[in-house]
Amino acid sequence: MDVTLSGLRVLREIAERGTFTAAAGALGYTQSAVSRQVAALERGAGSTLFERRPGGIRLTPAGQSLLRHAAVVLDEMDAAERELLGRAPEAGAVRLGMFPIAGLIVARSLAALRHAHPGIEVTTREGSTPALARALRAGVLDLAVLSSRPPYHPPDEELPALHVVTLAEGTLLIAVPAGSRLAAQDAVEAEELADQPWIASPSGRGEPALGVWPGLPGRPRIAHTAKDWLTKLQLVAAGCGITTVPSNLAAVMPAGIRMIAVAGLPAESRRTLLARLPGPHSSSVALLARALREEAGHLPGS
Amino acid sequence: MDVTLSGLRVLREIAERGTFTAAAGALGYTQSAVSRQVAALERGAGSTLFERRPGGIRLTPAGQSLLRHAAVVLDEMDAAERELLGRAPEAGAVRLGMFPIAGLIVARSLAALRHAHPGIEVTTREGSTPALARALRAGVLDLAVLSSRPPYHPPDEELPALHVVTLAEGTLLIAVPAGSRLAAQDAVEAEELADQPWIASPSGRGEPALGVWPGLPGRPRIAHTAKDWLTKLQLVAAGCGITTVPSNLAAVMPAGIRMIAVAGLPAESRRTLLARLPGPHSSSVALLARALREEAGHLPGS
DNA sequence: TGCTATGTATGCTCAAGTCGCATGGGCTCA
DNA sequence: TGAGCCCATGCGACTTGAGCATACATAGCA
Repeated sequence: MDVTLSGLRVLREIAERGTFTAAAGALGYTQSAVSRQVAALERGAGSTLFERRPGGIRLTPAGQSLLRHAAVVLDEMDAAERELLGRAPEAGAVRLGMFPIAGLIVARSLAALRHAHPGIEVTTREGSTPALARALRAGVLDLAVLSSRPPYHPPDEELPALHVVTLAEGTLLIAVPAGSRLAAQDAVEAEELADQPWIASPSGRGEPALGVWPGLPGRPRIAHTAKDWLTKLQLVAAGCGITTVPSNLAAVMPAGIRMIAVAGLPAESRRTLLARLPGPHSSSVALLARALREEAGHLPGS
Repeated sequence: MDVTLSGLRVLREIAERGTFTAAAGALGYTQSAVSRQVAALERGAGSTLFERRPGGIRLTPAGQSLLRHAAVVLDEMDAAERELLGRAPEAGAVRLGMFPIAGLIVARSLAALRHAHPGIEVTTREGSTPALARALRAGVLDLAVLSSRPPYHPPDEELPALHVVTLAEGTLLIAVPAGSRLAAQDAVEAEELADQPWIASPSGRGEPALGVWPGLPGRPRIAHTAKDWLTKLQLVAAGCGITTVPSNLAAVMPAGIRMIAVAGLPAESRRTLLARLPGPHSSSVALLARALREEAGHLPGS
C-alpha cells in the first residue's frame, strides 16, 4: 500500500465536505488536483474508495475503513506538531459542532462546564446538519448539536448509525416586528401569512426554503435571503419581513421583535439533537455531553 | 509542519538501527537518500532530530518526541493496510525480540501461552541487546528478552528508562568436546584455558570477543568465529575448539558436548532480562510477559 | 603522526510526481 | 433542451526524490 499523508488529508476533507470540489476549496487546491490525489489514493489502496454519484460522493466500505485509520493518523500528526512546537498536548480538547442557531444552549453549557471542570478545552464549529454528520464520521468532530424535524430521520443514512440523544424539543414560531399588526395577536391565522414578505435562508438544491413557514398554500414571497441569524432578525425588526424561529430562541430575541404562534396549521415541531459516533469516547466528551443535556433541561419550552 | 510518511519510516528505521547507513540498507535506499530524507524531516519538523556522533546517532528530545508519534502513525498505517487487504486486524499480535540464544525459554513460553491463550499471536525477531533496545524505543517491538552481564547496567542510557525484570540468572560455563581431556573434570583451572583454541562470535567495534572466557591472561587464540550457535556447538563437538555458553543452555545441549565450570577465576554471572517501554501495554503483552516469567522459573539453574 | 574504517553531507543528473489551467463528459433539475 | 454542478483528463511547468560519486569528520591503530 502506497498512500501519502496528503492523500489521507484529502480523503478526510472529502468525507467531511461531501464533494471533491468543496474539499479542493477547503484545502486550497484546485478540483483537478483533488481528483488526481483521489486517483493516486485509490491506486495506492488498491480499491475504490468513493462512490461517485451526482451531487456528491459517498464512501465505499473500503473508504470508510481507510477513513477511520486516516482520522487516527492525522490526529496523531497534529499531536506531534503541537508537541514539537512546545504547546500543551491539549489532551482534553473536545471538538464540538453545532448548527448555526444552537449558540445559546452551547454557550450556556460551555460556561457551566468551564465552571465545573476548568481543565476541559472545547473548540466549536458551525455547520449544517449534513455537514456536521459528515464531520463526525470524518473524525473531525467529537460531538455535534443538530436540528431535526419530523419525521425525525437519523442525521444520515450511513452505517454504523450515529448515536443520537434529544437535547430539547420545541416548536416553530414566527418572528414579527414588535409594532406590526401581526404582533398584536398571540397567534396568527395561516391565511394571514400567505402574502407576507418572508426572510429566508439560502436553501440548498431542492430543499424547502428555511425561514418560510412550511406547508403554506401558494408560492411564498421571499423578500430577502440571509444566512446570519442576527441579520435576519434585524431585517425583521426593521419591518422588512417575517421569518420562522425555533421557540428555543426566545431567551435571546433582540428588542423590536415579537414571537407568535401560527394557528390553523399543525404545529411544527423541531428537535435539538446531540450526536456522536458510536463506540468509546473520552471522559471529556462525556462531560461536555452531560453539560449540554443538563443545560437543555433548564431551557424554557423543553 | 511538513513531514511525509517516508520521512517517518526513515526516522523509525534510523532509531532502530542506530545509523543512517544501516537504516538505508534496511529500507533499500542509499545512504545519500536517507541523509536527504533526514534533512527534509528536520526542516519539516523545524528542529534537529538527531545528534550525529561518530559511530552512530542519538535522538534528540525532539527526535524522541516525534518518534513516539511516528510509531503510532506507522502502526495505524499498517493496520489500515491489513484491513484493506481483508486480513484480520491481528489485534492481539505481540512483537517479541530476543537475543540469539534465548530461543529455548522463548519457545517453551510460546508453547505454554498458545496452550493457555490460543488467540494471542506472537511474532519474534532476533537481535543484539542494543539493537533490541533501540527496536523497543522505536515502537517496533513490544517486548524483548535481553542478556546482561555485571555490573548489570540498564540496556541503554536513553530516557525514559526501559522497564526491566530479571527472568533468569545463570553463570557462564565452557562447552568442551565430550571426549576431550577437559571433559573429564567437573571444573577446569583458568590456566588450562590459556592456550586453548576458542570459537568466538564476531564482535563489534571495541567490544570484547563473545565466546572467549573474559579476563584470561594473554591474548586468546581464536580458531574460529561463528555467529550461529548451532554452528558453534557443532564446531565444539568436532573438537575444533571450545567456547563459552550460558548455563541456561544445558537443557538443549546437543550430544558430544559437555559443559564444565571454570575454577580459579570469579564466576561469570549472566542475567536474562525482559524489557519493555514504560507506560501502558496491552493485555496480550502482559500475558506473554507472564508466560515468560513463569517459564523462566521452571528452568534449571534459576 | 599518518592510515584506515566508519559514517554523514552534498553537487550533479535524471525520472517521477504534483499542481494549475483548460476542456470534456455525465447527471439532475427547471 | 439548456444551465449548472460535478468529476476526469491531456498538457505544460515546476518540484521532489533517488542514485552516483565524492568530500568531509572522527575514532582507532600502527
